[in-house]
Order: sequence, then C-alpha cells, then structure tokens
Amino acid sequence: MLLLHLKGKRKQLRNKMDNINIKILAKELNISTSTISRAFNGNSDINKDTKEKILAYAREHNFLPNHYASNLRDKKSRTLAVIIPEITNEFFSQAINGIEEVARKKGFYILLYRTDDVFEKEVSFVSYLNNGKVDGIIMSVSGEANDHNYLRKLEQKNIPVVFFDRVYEDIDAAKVTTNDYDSSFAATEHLIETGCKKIAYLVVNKSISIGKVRMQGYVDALQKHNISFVDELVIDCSNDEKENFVIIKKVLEDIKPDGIFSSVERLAFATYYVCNDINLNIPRDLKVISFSSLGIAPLLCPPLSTITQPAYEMGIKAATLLFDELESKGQPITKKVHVLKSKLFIRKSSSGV
Amino acid sequence: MLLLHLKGKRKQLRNKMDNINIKILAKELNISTSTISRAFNGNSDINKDTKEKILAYAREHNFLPNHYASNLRDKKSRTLAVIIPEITNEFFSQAINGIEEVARKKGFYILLYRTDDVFEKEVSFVSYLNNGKVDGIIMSVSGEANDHNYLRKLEQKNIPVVFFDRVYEDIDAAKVTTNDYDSSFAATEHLIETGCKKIAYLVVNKSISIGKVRMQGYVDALQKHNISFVDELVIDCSNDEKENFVIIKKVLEDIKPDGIFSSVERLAFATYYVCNDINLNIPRDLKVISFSSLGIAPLLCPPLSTITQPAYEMGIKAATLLFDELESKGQPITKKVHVLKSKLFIRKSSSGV
DNA sequence: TTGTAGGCGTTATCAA
DNA sequence: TTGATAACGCCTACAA
Repeated sequence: MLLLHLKGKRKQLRNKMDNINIKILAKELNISTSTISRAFNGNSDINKDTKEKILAYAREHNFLPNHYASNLRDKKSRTLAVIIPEITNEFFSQAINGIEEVARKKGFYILLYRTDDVFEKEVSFVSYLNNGKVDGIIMSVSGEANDHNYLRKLEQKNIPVVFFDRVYEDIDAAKVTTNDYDSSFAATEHLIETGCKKIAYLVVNKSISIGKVRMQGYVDALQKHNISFVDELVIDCSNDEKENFVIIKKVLEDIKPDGIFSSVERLAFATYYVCNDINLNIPRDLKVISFSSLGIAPLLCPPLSTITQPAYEMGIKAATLLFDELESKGQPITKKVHVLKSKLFIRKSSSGV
Repeated sequence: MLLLHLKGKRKQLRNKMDNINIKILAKELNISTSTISRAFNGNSDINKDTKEKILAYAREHNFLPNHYASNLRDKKSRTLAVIIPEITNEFFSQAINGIEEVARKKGFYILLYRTDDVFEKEVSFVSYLNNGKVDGIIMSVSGEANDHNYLRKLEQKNIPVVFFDRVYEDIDAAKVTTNDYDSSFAATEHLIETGCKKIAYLVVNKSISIGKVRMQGYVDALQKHNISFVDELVIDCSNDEKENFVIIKKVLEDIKPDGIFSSVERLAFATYYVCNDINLNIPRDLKVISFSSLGIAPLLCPPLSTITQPAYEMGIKAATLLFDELESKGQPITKKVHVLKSKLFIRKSSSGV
C-alpha cells in the first residue's frame, strides 16, 4: 500500500529523467490527451490558440510524440528500408541520394542495409523486416537462382517492394532498370570498331539478371560482327579484390584479350591495377570500357570509358514508385518495369592510341 | 450490438490479410501469450519443446513480434542513427561500412541521414530523433559556430551521441578523430620539401573544427620553414562543383600557387579538372596533396598523394563507443576523444616531376 | 514451467 | 471544439 502510494506520488512529480509524454503534458496543461494529440496532427479540428499553446509548451519541454507508440496505433512506421550490395560504389551511393531526397520530402526515415552481395544476408535482413519495422522496401538484389519465398512473405504483410538495377524477374514488383542490353551491345560494338578482336567480359555473378542481360548484349554484338563467342573470355570474378587481381592478371597474361568489357566498375579498376603491374598500356595494348557511375572517371589514367547509369534518377524513380504503392492504400497498381537510359562516355581507355 | 457481434466474429477468423499477432498465435496454439513471448526472448525460462513448437508454428505462419509494440514496451528501438554530410565520398561510405559491421553484430538497425553539409538539415533531423526513434546517434557534423542546444536536448532523453571526424568541441560526447594536425603538418612540410614556395590551402568550411585543425597544421608547417602565411592562399570553397571549379581556376590563374593542400578530396578533384582545362601539369607546375580515402587514388592521372584516414576503423570505433554507452545503462562513462592515425601516401601528384 | 493482467504512449471514435 | 475511452501488440511482475 505504501509502495503503491509512493509509486503514485512518483508519477505526479516529474524531473528531467522522466520521459515526458502526452499524459503528463495533459496534466500540466489541464487539457485532455486527445487535444494534445490533435495539436500534433494537422488533420483534426482544434482551436488555433489551444494548438499554439500546446505546441509552445511542448517545444519548451522538449516533447515530441513517441514514434513507436504512434506506429503501434497507426500501423505505419514512416520508415523505408534500402537494401543494396555495397555502399562504397558511386552507383549505389548516388541512388541512395535519390531515394533519400524523395523520402525526406515525404517525411520518411531510411533504414540502410548492405548485403556485400551475400544472398544469405539479404534473406536474413528482409525476414527481419517482416514485423512492421518498415512500410516498404527498395532493393537491389544479390542472388538469383534461389528461393525467393522470403520476399513473397512480404506481400502477405502488405509491404511493397521496389527493385532497382538488380532485380528478380520472378517477383511481381515495380522495377527500375536501365537499358542494359542496348548499352552492352553498344559498348561491345564500340570496342570492336576500335579494332578489338578478342574481348573479355568481366562479371561478378553471371546468374544475376543484370549479369545475364549485360552479357547478352555483349554476345549479340560479337555475333553481329562475326566474332565467335568464346566461353573462356567470360571471366567470373569474386567479391574479393585480391582474388580479382589474381584472376584478371592470369587472364591478361594467358588469354591476352585486346579488349575488356567490365560489367562492374571495380573490375575495371582491378584491370587498371593489373595493367600497371604487368606493364600493359591502356589503350594501346588493351582497351577498356566499364559500367560505372564514378564521377571522376575522366581523371583516371587513362580516362575510363564508361556506361553511366542515371543512378540518382533511378533512386528518385524507385522511391517515387514505392510511395505510389504506399499511397494507393491497397488498390492494386500496375507494377511495371521502368527503364531509364544509360549514357555511353567514350574516353581514352577505349579509343585513340 | 450487431456490429459488435460482427466485429467479434471477425476477430475469431483469420485470413491472410489479418495481421497475425501474439494473441492469435496464443489462441491457435492453446498457449498463453506470455509463453509465446518467452519463446522469442532468449532470457526467460521456458520448456524447450514448447519453445520449439511455438517457433516452428510462428515460422510457418510468418509471424515475428511487432517491432513497434516491443519498442513501446521496452523503450528500446535497437536502432541507431547515422548522420553524415555526404554519402558519395569514400571516407563516409567506408565509415558507414564500419558502423554497419558493428551494428549488425549487435542486431541493430541503422537509420541513415545525409545533411549535404547544411546545418539546418542536421538540426531538423536530430530534433526529429528526439522521440525514441533511435537509441543512439553517430554523427559527423556540419556546422560549428552555432547553437547546439538541439544536441543537448538529446541528453535529457538519454540518447547518447558519438561524433566522428567532424566534431563539436563544446558538446560532451565521445569523439573519434584522426591526428589531423600532425597529418596536415606533415603534408604541408612534404610539399615544402619538394620545392613548393606558395602553397594554397583548400577548405570547404573554415569554421568547422576540422577545417581549423587541419589549417593549423598547414600554418605551423609554413612557419617552421620560414614561409610567411598569406591569407589569400586560404581558399574557401563551396559545396557546389561548378562554383568550386570557377574559384579554383581563378586562384590557379591569378595567384599561381605551386602547391595545393586540399582538406577535402573533392577539391583536389576540382583542381585536377582545372589543371586539365588550363593546361597545368601536375606535378610539374603544381603539386597536389589531399585528404582522401579514395581507394583508386593510385589510378588517377597523376596518382594523387593522399592523407588517408582509417575510415572503416573510425566507423567501427565510433559504433563500439556508442554501444559502450548504451550498455553502460546510465552509468556515466568517460567520454574521451579517441584519435586514430591517418597515413600519408606520397604519390606522383606531389613528388618527382 | 506456464498463465493472468496491466500498462508502455498514442490516436480514433464517440459523446458531450 | 474538447474530453473519455478503448484499442494497437507486446512483455514482465506476479501468481499459480
């Protein structure tokens, strides 16, 4: 009884340690909790003076409605997850910028997760999100020929997903990609036109849709120019820099291609390092072109020819599509694939000797 | 009455649309909600078989405890905020990698926010976090001579903050920095030793602590070598690439320095672009060294000399310090400044002609 | 080892 | 325009 009394007493007082909340505010202002709540939610009718008084007092006392309580009530988290293979890659960091831009305007928070291209991490993270933590997910994927049930479970919970760049064909979701086939075709054709006869294709994960599509452009361009496709010129690399260095070095020394078409920028970098190491001159001995969104590609030695995807715009688009779904309130909306255009920048690494 | 009845009826049934929760699970398994809860929380005693049965059933039915309900109960969000000026900068993206690494191990989520070096955005975001949204904050700041009350308010709510790289001196929080003064001194001295007499210092925001410290190293190195400090050689740049190009071009054409010490990598890039534009040869006409964590600095034309901060390790350290605080359960812990060491990489941009 | 019950802080509904 | 109240889904004393 005494304890109860004390406990009660405690509640009346308030010191800096206590977490302020709507109830305390209500008591101190002699206003009901509902009115306080209304002051913070634009919609409801509330007397202007009352509202101002409340907001002023709240500001003074450093009060903001508890995010988790609101979420629990509303079943809305105003948070979205961004899942990407890597952050240290301008394509992705620019995409994040675009996503953030849109999210910020909508007053949404962004939860970031990096998979390191490890499929299991992707599965594990997505599965964790299946508890209301986020309202939606934007992702660029890391596995292909796998079971995608962990994603289908999101549907059950009405958590929309938007893919960008690296997508799963078998999942029904909005997708933002670039014209990878065309770009690859054009890039390969460009290498052929500058005289390359033996073009190697560097890829990290052949089985990912993006690896496949990009490779098809390469294959078809070869065919158009009557260059036969050779399997050993498709170089499957890893996620480890050192390993890649070794792999590529071996290729350049043994197979001696005269052109490199890299589907990922870091493999082009690795190629540069190897060339420095074994004294191959780019572009004289080897021409190089790569998918890359690196801003300073023109400053490389030699300037790197790139297929540059509109990373920032893709982020914007992906986020916009996600909000379209979120705001459609369950109305089924058509989930299309949106294809933006990459640009080909021919620089010294693949042209004049 | 009818309505109530129907509503009750609804609750009994469950279809895929309904959000599953602990109560429904309890009913379906004929077990109490507390036991279910225990199955998901390692700590409490619970029969092994019961636990397994529950977890299996939960998995099958795609159930995970609602994050927001748990948070509300526990007043813990298992989420931390990372606030940085930019993402498209390897220093920061590597730091995020480090932070993520630690957070992942602890089972924490990461909320990312980019300030674009705009102080108001920082204030606004931090203020939003003052509602239990996150358990702690890791940040690299964007303003200096300003009112930092928005940060002090976090203390009242017991939300710990850890600064890294760019810190506020006047806020009592754990800090992770590098030996900026020494590095700057060494870099400047290096330029002097390679023959530079007129070294410009490029900075984005002089008033930020980091700009000040780095500049002091520059100033003192000049002094040591009896080179008088000239105010017009301190070049205050902006956040806009085009503006910076113009500013730096003017400096190179009018003031004609023979060395550039850049406190931020993108100003070094801008310098490279200007040199290409006005046909200045690096390092013959101008030597350049810059703070930068760019992995491919050796691939630039010419390879860029850098002061490279241990970005990844700084992220690890910052996150570790934050968790130390979170796990100290309110026990005051000493909030020190932890200084890691940068490395000087002398490359062609600042050496042999 | 399991169950009961109250409350975390908010907001929507309904009534006043 | 405002107030009372019942959830939202979970977890933890406490009781059994």
